Amino acid sequence: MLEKNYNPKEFEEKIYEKWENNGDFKPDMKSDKDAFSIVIPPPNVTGVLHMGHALDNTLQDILIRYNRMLGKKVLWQPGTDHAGIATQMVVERNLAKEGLTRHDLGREKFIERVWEWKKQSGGTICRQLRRLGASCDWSRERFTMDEGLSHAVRKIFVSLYKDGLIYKAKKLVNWDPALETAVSDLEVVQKETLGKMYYYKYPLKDNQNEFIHIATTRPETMFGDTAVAVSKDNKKLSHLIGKTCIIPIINREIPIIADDHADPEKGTGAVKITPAHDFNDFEVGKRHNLPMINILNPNATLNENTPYNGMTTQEARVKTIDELTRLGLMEKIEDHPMVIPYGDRSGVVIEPYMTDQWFVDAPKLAVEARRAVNDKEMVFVPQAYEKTYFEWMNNIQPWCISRQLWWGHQMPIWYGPDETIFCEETEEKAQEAADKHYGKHVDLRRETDVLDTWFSSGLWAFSTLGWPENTEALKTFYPTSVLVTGFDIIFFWVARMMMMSMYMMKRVPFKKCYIHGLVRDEQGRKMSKSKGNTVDPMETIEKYGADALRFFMAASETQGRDINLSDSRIQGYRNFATKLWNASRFCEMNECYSVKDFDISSVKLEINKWIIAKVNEATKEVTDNLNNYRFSDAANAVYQFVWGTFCDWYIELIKPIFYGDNSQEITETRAAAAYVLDRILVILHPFMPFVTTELWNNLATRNVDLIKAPWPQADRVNENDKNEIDWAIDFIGAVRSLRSSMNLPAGAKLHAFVKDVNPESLTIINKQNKLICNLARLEELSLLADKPISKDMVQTVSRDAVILIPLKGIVDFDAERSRLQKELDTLNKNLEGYARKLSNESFVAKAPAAVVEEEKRRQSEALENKEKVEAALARIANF
RNA sequence: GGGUGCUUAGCUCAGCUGGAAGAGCAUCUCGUUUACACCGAGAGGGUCGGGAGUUCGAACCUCUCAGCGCCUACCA
Repeated sequence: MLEKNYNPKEFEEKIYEKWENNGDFKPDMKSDKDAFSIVIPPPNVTGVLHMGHALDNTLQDILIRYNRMLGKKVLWQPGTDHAGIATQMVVERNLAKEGLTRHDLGREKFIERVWEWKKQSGGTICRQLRRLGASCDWSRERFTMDEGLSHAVRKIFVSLYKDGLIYKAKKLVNWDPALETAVSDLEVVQKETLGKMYYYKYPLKDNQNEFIHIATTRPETMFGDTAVAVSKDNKKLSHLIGKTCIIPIINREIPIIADDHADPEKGTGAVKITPAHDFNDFEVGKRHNLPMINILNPNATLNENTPYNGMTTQEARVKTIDELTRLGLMEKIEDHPMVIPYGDRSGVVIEPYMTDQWFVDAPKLAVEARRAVNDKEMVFVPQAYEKTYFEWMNNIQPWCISRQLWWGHQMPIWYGPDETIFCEETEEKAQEAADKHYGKHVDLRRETDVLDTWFSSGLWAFSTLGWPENTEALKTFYPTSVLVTGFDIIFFWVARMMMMSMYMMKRVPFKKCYIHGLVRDEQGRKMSKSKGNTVDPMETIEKYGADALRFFMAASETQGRDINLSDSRIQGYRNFATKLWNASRFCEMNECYSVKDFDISSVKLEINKWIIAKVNEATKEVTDNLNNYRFSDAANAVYQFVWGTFCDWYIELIKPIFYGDNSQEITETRAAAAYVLDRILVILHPFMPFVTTELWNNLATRNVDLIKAPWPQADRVNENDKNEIDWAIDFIGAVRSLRSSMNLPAGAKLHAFVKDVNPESLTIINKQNKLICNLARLEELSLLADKPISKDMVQTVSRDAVILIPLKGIVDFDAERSRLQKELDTLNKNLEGYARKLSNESFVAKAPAAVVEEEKRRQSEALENKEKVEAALARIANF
């Protein structure tokens, strides 16, 4: 027996455990159908589940469960990302509590600590995903630092290096002075800030009373200046080109050069060139072969190349300005809105910094990645995102992959005594190559840098399946079917996966890429810890159950748009689960158990034919929408059917049958109701796996677990099966509406008459008399024949029937007149429209025949209605 | 600067290839009917941001104006 109340906490976790212990998430390799696979966007091992994960993984789980029920070989490959910077920061913070830094431990011991941390606290997010109901094959769980995945990283690195697609270069890179590592362009966030523009002047060497005027936002970088640039088109200043000026304070001479980078319109028209600390200046420096002077230490304090060795840039700035003022060279300081780069992890100001770094030749790898999308080997859903993808791929820059961290994949690079590079998968092979190269044994030094986390994430689609081994999993599941992820990660991840996969596998990593939006708060603001507007999905699950949260995500997911979290909606979907629960209890109480080989063509009762037709319509709708990744349409189709059709109408309509004594009718209706409930549980399962399973386990008689129940083909049904009951429903609605507008008490049993009704409809009235009376709360429903209307009757019109109800007491005929008049007005307005259209020759000539026919049908229907309403009005004209 | 998206009922949003404006929540009225008050019945509420065009027909296509947002580059 089902519990009286729907209480998800009672069963959700138990059901999940059972699935997992049964191995229900493992692919059915014996299936003769296609493979379907998804690799999870690996959450950071340090992560906890947020609403974005809840959305992303709900969508994946819906696709996975749907395809599993389709009978395919289905794999949802789970795992986590080692998240270099994030994880290192967590462990360093823990060390700090013990008063230690990573340097106190040394690299090896520190990495041990990270692994220890991972073992103890790294599983949180995977546990949370289970709570959400994610049916990943956890027996295949991977971690980007696993031995297998590390092997893949080394292999592809060596291959790229040997193909000349990875190279080392001394370049200006984004440097994070807090973490003391290079970061990629994508890891830098630009923030609007109100800064200052400083105007001052450099004396000329030849005549120290003559000056060149400079404007800069960063005066302290002047110690790294190696030129001042002026545009040769700058009439006011071009005479200075070729002369030499002097950097004050340090009195170093630098040339004044001609370069178009100096825009005569901006600033003073003359630009100080600091090639080692500014990306534009770096380019100018390269063009003019200027020296590059590094003035910063790795922690962004000024170094010995400046007079302010050891000061922070801020301190040095103040000092520089003071000194310039003292020398009488400072001219003015103005407020200046500007954009300053910050590290997205550390939150500190990023410095352009000259270092040796490793780069992937992304522009070359992008060629194939671009082509694959162009040729539709990989398709974005919604397709518009391919524009974003192309935009990025067309402007792609070399990818800086080296990080000066300890936690990550150490690069497979060894240096010989003369700095010759040996790139091999293992130290042994490197040693071998080196010994051969030098003709004797030499000691090698390994590169200490580790790889950008996204390097290993880029291999995720095939490395998790066992590559470089040619495993069964790789053969079966690669390329994967679809990747589901947020638009914010297209560049970070999708693009890198495409590049890496096309390079190594010569095939796309996934055939489709479904992109969804962000989950925002109720007001549509981005959720963030600092704003304090985050909602913990685990709390929501605790409160309403995982199914309610999942259904919310699915029902809210319309392509290409962000989702605003809404507690009232989630609550509404909890109510939906309750509704289903109670409907199931109704079925259970009335012994609706599914009948083996239930033959829908043998069904006799109209009401059962009707619900069978409707549930098959719903099945088709859900199926079509899932096939097209239209999650909200799919979810809403089940919702509407379950609540609006099955509960609100069918259950109410069959109650008289169950409370009656026609055993044949009862038997058929029990079987039909069970058939429909069975179908509901199946098509709802991908969205609400827990409650459907709990109900299935209690009610279903089919000898199959719901998680593997075959997805139904929509059964063929006769369109006419719906007509009779649809007519009755409209009729009931009209009576109810009349009662309500006349303020008739619900308890009052009434006698209703019909008049002017078509013969077919009269048949329905006779056949479904009990059913209509029951739901319309009528004592009796009969034909008025040709008797005249009496003064105590109210009237209304439903389709072709005029409904009349005699009332005890006085009818407010003025109210009735105005109600009928309003109806007549609407009809007249519609009729005008139909007439206008149908008398329009071009409409009749050019519109499709079906559209014209439909318009005619509506017209005649409205005409018929109009006559009835007019007749009704005429009857009460003198009352 | 370049790219891209949005503007539909009080609120949050659907509306897929152009063919009579929808949902949920909120509001109002009625109802403790034997699955369910986490409920039922009924009702009100929109000239689909403004303007122009294409079309027999536009919330949907084109142009334009206004407002909001996101991504991206640059700003000495």
